[in-house]
Amino acid sequence: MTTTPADAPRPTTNLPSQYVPAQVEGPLYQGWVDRGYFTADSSDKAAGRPSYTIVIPPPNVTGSLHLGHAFQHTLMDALTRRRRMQGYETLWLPGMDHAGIATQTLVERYLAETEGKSKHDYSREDFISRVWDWKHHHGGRILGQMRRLGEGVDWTRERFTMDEGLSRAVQTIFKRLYDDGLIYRAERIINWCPRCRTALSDIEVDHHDDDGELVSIRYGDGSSSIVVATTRAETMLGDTAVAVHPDDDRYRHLVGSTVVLPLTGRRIPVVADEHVDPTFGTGAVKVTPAHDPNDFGIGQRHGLPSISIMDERAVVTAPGPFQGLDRFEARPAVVAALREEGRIVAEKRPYLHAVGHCMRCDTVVEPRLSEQWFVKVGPLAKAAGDAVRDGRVTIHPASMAGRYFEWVDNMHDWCISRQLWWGHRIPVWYGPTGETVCLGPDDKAPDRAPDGTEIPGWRQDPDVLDTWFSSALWPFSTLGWPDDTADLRQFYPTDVLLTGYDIIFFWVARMMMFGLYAMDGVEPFRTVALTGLVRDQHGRKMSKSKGNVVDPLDWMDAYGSDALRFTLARGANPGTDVPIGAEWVASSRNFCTKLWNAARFALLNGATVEGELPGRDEQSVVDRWILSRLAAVTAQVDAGYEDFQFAKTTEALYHFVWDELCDWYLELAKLPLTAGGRQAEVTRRVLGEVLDVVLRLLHPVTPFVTEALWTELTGGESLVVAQWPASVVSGVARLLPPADPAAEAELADLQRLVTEARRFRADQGLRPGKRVPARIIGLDRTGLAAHEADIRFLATLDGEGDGFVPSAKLTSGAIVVELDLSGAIDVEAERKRLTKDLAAARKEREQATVKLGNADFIAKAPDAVVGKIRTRLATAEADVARLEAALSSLPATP
RNA sequence: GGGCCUGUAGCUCAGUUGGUAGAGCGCCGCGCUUACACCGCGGGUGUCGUCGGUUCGAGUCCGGCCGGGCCCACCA
Repeated sequence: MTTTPADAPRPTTNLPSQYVPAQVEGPLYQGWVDRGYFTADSSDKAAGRPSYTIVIPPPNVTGSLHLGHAFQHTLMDALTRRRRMQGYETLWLPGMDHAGIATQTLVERYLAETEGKSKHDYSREDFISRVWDWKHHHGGRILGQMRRLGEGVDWTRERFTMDEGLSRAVQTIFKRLYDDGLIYRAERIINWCPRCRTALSDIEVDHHDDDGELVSIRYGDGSSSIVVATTRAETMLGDTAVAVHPDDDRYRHLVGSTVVLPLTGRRIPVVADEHVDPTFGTGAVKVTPAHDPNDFGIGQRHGLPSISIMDERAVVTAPGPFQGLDRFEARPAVVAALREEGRIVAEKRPYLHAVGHCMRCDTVVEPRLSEQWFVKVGPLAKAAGDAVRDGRVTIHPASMAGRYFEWVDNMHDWCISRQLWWGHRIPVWYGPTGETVCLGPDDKAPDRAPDGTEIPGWRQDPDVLDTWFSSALWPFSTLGWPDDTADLRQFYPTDVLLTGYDIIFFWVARMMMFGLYAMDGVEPFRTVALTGLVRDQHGRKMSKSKGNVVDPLDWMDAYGSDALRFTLARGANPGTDVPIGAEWVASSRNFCTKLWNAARFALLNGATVEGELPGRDEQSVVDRWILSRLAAVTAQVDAGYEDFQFAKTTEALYHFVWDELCDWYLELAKLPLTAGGRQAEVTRRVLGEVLDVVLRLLHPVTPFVTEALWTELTGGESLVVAQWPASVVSGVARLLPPADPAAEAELADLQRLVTEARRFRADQGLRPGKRVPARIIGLDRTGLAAHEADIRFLATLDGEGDGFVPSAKLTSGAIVVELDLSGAIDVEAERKRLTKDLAAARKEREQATVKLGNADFIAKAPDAVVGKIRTRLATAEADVARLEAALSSLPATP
């Protein structure tokens, strides 16, 4: 049908008839950046405005965008875009992490491939400059991909954890902690990765069950012999004791004596220690203080020596036949030698037990005794816990707080030194006569005299800091700390820290500790919004080995960035993992197309935002209905954002656009638009209003397509800086009319009737396009008197015309529709339909009757509930009577 | 060894304070009714893991069991 009235100027639109994401998205992003929309203002001009800050969890400089980034970035973008539209001075700060081990490993491999050299062919300085070279040429691929996704970050404030400013922050806090006695150096058992050749912190070790062996070995001879069990036979070379439980009568006589350690001939004492579990194995345990954290503890308590038997590559250094063997070669060799001597009492293989692996490279971690730097976490962790306990920081969803406390309240001291070159070097110098000096960022190195001559004997600690040490400063180091900057004043503390629950310990807790410490107790963020992990369409973790890893760029190519973003937001239930598959992204693309076509329809019909919205007296019920629904959705979306309910807000918009706006309002609008005159004018204005608002609401999640449509519709500059709509009073907001329950009820009746008519038609096998003569009875007894034309249009019903012979009828509420099917009614189909409806009505009647027959129910249930059941019973009884009558009036069939 | 989460339609998930079970995708039928076939209209899909308890009433609260998943942990 033609929907352009003759009396209207012919509307035009520049929108192509087909929505092609690439054409829409390509041109927009750079314009937003160039116009400075994402650039935050911390000058006096912005001083009075509320600010809103999110710092991006800095991705590794080596990384490229994966779905997890796309997911979190979409949500952060949506949050900041909404706040920007609400008039906040918004800062979303981007940057990258230098990622010590990951980057160094990658560049080492790169240099090996391109130059055939290893790290050791370079001086430390040269190597580091090679890493910077690599960064300039190959690093930060993710930044371009973030643009592609449409992320409204402030590129003028991009930071890198190895920048000069952030390095100053690192050195400043290190010295402060050192001076406060919260950083110390000590010889401890730490987790050591023999491949990365560096110490690791506890959380950089993944434990999982591996197949191993449990070997029982007899130490000593005769009455003084004692059997110990071990999964690591090779470490016996470093044993310095055997331990038993103090109350264990079996070994009481041996405590204080010594036994001969096989293969070495050394005599080692038998000690009693509470740590030993007398019920495990033989109740006696070999003690290797240099290679096991428990044994180290026993060694400390009993003053035992620690004998290291391996080097940094985990190759045996203990003199003798095993020297030079890798630990995994040494193990069977040692067992074989013991067997040779008849020392093996029992062997259990395979023996499943937990083994620590390097997070980065999966190498089995070797507990190793060495001097390392530690953060004394006690007071820091306490403060970090209290900030959440006191409610100064909210963890969302609340169920995740347990994880946080579990960690923060049981934290071990943090090993922060790494034996790497790429990273922030520990600012401690050792002097010729044993001095130790910690330098602040402005202190001069002690190996130079003021006149520049070298002072011999000084050397700087060779280690660098754990990458997470600098990440922990991110919320304030990026804003200029330790200097008192305008950015820091305007944007700290940040508002939301949005990240995955898998990173609570690595990052969130540590930012809390350092933020509270450095910023005089002011928390680094007000809310921690935790997301789940992105998984494949069957809920499995994505991994290279499973082959189910998806490159988000592929989906952006195929379906558009908006579709990917929409899908991710739609799956974002707080703290819950998100399954995602290509079909779902395709479905989101379909939604964007739908939106596109709805806007095209509106524009082709002259939808406008010019002038005042016509008053309620001029609006039709249909107009009032859609505006009422619009207000409801706006409220829902607005509230959802406050609670990080992205899935709910996105879902609500999806249904509003598709099921209400497109399926009903646009269809119903065709009549007044065709009619022309004032009716058409009102409709065009309402249509423009609805689209305008819905595009604003969708913009944070699907910025591209909404921008293209909105600028076309309104001629406005950009949706990025347009005002956010709200149906509730919330300061800077565009207000919508209140709910209109009368209009909503009327439309609900209309929809019920139309749907019933369509169902009848479908059951009767009528082609959807076939116009059927019909008589509608009882409209004036309902609120639908004014909707006859609407009903006929939507249900494809013709007027009665001449010679109308009703051959079938259907009922919806008080309304009866008689149809002239030219006698060609499909009786069986109709019988089937009525039978089904009758069964449903009888079941309904039965259920209601039972309930109402229950005296307790009548007595104890609220009146409202009882009333509802009574109504239900009445309706069911009427339906049963009507359907029984209808069925019996059907002609019998052979 | 502790602690947490979870079991709802074929698949992936929503289900606010207990008051007739929902969505997307998939599936079935009919349609090119000029915004949209990346579409329209209609349809069905479930003993809400299981057993018991509280309640007038339980997917929703409590307990046991079974099945998944996760986190933490120095059991050799």
